[in-house]
Amino acid sequence: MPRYKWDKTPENRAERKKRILDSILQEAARAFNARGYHKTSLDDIAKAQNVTKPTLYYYIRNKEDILVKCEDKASELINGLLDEVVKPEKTGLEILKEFIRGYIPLVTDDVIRCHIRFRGRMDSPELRKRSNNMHRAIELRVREVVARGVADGSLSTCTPTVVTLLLFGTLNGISYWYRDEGALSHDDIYQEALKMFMAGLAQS
Amino acid sequence: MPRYKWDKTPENRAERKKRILDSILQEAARAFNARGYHKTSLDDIAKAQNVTKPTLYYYIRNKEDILVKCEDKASELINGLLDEVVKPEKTGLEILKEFIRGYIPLVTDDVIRCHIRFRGRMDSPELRKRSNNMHRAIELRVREVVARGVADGSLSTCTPTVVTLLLFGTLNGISYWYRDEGALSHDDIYQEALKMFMAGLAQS
DNA sequence: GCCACATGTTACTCATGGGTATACAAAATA
DNA sequence: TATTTTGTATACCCATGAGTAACATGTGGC
Repeated sequence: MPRYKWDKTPENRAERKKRILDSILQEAARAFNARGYHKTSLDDIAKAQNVTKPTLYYYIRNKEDILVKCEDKASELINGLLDEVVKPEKTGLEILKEFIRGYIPLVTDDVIRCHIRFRGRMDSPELRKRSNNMHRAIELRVREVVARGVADGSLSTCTPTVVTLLLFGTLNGISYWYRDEGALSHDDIYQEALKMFMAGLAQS
Repeated sequence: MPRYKWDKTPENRAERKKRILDSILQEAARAFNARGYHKTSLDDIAKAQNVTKPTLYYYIRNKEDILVKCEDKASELINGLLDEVVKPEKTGLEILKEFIRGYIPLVTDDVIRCHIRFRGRMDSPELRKRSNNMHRAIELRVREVVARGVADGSLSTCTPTVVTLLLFGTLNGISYWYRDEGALSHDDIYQEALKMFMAGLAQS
């Protein structure tokens, strides 16, 4: 993997820059998740890319900007999933099930883990607000799905606001204990979560 | 509220020291939750107590020690709840319901919030391990409750390990969005969570 | 081959904040 | 009232790490 010698690959400079930025985000997110934001220095991040700290500033504005860029990517992915699963012809229940299935692989991705753990934690008040708004927008879309399910009768009566908050708690919580090397597959977790959410734990 | 003039109150020195330590933990936990551990300086914490930084070192070993002491208190409270609700004559379902009802008020307490958010995040590897062990012990006790419920037929068949992890995700998640000034009472949340967990969302 | 620009590096600055040495005041004790 | 113990403050040290200035070199176009 040659750094800086991009030879005759058909990749142009913009693409190369984007690829390196992406690599920085990925590695930085992994480090933030493992050691924490403040305990990860820019020197650490630079070292992981085999460059020096000032070079990072060619790709990012500052340390906080890494968080922001991760956030953007996370928002894009989650909203993309919602775009995929929300269809007019489907019931709320159907949509919710598909959302959950799609969301579980997402929460085990480093960049999204980073979003889950550090959203709304930026220093700058504007960025904090931006981050919170982004998340609120996502939450609102899911809340609408739940509300639709209640309206169309596929879900039992409940308070969509609270249910959505609880649901995100459960799903985002997965990101804290899931391990790639672990015995549980995404589908194992999906099955168990689905049974719990949809059928309930109590023996009827 | 005289500091250092403890007058003729019947409180002895040890009690006073404990009371001040408690106040430090409470305020520090609140600050950590609001602004983050690293963005809260010892000067901030000292100021909240109307003392100067060195004075803190009379009550704590160092900054990390605050986290450790919060952890201890959290562990004590949660294990205390478990001691209360786990009784040989009750079914797994009954115990689980009572645990959930008792746990919700706990997760909205600053010290426990602090435990939820910062457990396993200490710098020192020994303290990190200690923290993780404490949490694992709690999780294990709840897992046993779930397993008992499955065994006694009060809960439907499931994987207790996964269900317990998901359950803690949901309940701990509450600590991130619950607001004292909000419209939702602990009981509102409990009712909604219980319906979701026990009966499921899907209309049957 | 030379120029313009894209990437990188070395060598700094500088604020922040955890932690300490030391002196000092208030309370308990004798 | 003298002395010891408990509790608090002043004034410092110093490591860390974000961010910058200035300089160096590779790359593609002319």
